[in-house]
Amino acid sequence: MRKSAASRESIIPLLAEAFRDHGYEGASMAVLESATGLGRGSLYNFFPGGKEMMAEAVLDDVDRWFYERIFTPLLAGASGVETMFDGVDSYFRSGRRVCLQGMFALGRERDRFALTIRRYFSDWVEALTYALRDAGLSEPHDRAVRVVAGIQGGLVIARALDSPDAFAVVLKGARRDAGC
Amino acid sequence: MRKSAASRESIIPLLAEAFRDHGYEGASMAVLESATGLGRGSLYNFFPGGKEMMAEAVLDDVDRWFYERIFTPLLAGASGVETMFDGVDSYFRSGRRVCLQGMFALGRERDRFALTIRRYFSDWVEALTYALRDAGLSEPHDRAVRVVAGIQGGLVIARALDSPDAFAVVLKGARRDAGC
DNA sequence: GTCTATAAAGCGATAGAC
DNA sequence: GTCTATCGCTTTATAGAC
Repeated sequence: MRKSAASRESIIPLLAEAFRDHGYEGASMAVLESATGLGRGSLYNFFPGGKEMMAEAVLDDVDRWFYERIFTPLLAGASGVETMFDGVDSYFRSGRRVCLQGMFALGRERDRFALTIRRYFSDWVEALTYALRDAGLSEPHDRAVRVVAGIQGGLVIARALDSPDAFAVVLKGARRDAGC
Repeated sequence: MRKSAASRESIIPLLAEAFRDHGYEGASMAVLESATGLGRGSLYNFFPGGKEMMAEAVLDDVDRWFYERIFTPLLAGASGVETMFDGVDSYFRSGRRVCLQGMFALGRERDRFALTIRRYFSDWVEALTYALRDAGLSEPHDRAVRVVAGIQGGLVIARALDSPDAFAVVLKGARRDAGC
């Protein structure tokens, strides 16, 4: 029986999980095939640019999610801060899921995806800065940088120690720093 | 002219820089050869276990450095906290140098080097907890987790934004959290 | 101890049938 | 749109000369 046509949209989350689980280099075409259930030809049909184009699409998709669910609420004002923390805790599965942009930033992939990675973090810091200023907190920019860095570091240490508790501790501290 | 014999010890820092610059997978044998100036045979002579053994030796070397310069002062008491921040800022070149353990923790290498990575971070948190308790601060363990995570996240965001300033901001906040 | 040559496997990308 | 076969290249590891 012929396989029914998959949509480009529907496979992007599957590619994302594959990249998260194996890293950019570790996610070989064979891995991406089995993660999506598609053959090589199908993948290249959706993404003529190959693996790099798939990763770019995945990063864009994550970026879009954060824009809608995190950045936009932040740009609406102080109330977005709580929304952000809840959204982040949920998105990163309380520290069990890594941040692709953070992972790529530390590795060789930083050069290849520099603009996308940079935009993700600068948009985040900028939106959070706005919300913290709206909340009347002092030094909103520095606070925003600390909070975003804390979240990223929380993911690193939670994975290193294999302890989601560490992420919870960091997130609690970041909430306090952000006036929650 | 025959090349003079290199010591295993002397090439470990060169291997470390290569892994930092290219990541574990990106640091191919060809890269490691040119980073050390040695041929393949010499590298396998020093490290019969190949690339994995080289990375393990590098991680151990970093661990040893932190033990002497960071953890031991922390275990001597509250005064070690300042020593730690100065040492960390210097070691990570104010955010321009990545943490190998942190990089590996986010990637696929976490599984392969799980014990080494875990020990590095748990020793760090433990030693810092001791020093913060000695300084009379409340919730020393949670503070220690936040500080170490902040440092790691600062490295992520500094690289992502290509801005060592971000690392400085995070480090300043962590110092305050640690009572400096 | 150092080197080069090479083996064996895996990689991303492509071609072409259906 | 989907698949498989295959190309060309790179990878790690090994063998063997010096």
